[in-house]
Amino acid sequence: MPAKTDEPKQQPGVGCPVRGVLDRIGDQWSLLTLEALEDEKKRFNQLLREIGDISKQMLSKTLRHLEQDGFIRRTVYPEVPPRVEYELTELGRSFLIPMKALVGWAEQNHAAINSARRRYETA
Amino acid sequence: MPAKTDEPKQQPGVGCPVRGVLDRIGDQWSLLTLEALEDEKKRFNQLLREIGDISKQMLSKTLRHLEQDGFIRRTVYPEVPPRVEYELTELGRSFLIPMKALVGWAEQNHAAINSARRRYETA
DNA sequence: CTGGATCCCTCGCGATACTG
DNA sequence: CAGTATCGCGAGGGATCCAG
Repeated sequence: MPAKTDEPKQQPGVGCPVRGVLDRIGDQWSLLTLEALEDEKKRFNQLLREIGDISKQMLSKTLRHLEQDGFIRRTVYPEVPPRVEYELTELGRSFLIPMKALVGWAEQNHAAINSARRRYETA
Repeated sequence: MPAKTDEPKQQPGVGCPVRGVLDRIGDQWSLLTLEALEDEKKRFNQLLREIGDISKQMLSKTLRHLEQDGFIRRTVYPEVPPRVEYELTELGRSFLIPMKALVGWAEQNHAAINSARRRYETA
């Protein structure tokens, strides 16, 4: 290992690139936003209403992150009043596959988890 | 029924129970901790060293959460000096399956994501 | 060695007002 | 309609000390 590839802390294998991705999907809103876009392209205020408990600022930020990472595409129609639509890209759509697996697991096992939580509280 | 049914936030289906699960695994450390325990049971300070950039307090809290949710089992050996070992439960192990799928996706696509990020920065 | 308790500071995020 | 700018609070989490 001749020249120092400046690698401050990562472990080999999964350490490095995965963190960046999981940190992103781990935030409160990205998953919900992606799910909201699964079926059809939608507009800003439409997403705002459908997700419900998200603020404008967070939706805006989340959408920009997702766009930046290539999960969604943002299309501005030069009309008045302005219209902007968001839709999944192929990358975003492909991401939904493993994500659905995780959601499915959560749906199947949340009962066991809640039960475990109960037991813990009681003790 | 035109009157508004007060629907605060949940959607049917995935809305409710999944959030609780994903919020947990979404935090910075749970996934790393579970991965660290994948191969073998480990002790507290051992985890501390292997994960590296985690503080005692966060590791402690994460472990307690994971134990509370039934992902890991905590075993105290009544010795002196004290020894405590953590290991995955069956639930925890089953969780690793969909999670690995996600990690695999991340490994395959992080290049595309980084590329998309670059393009965005440049613009 | 395994953690709990405390201090303290950062900054994530909601609410609001404003712009194009 | 589709956002950005500003303010302000409160939780998250690191560092440190303490206990069993």
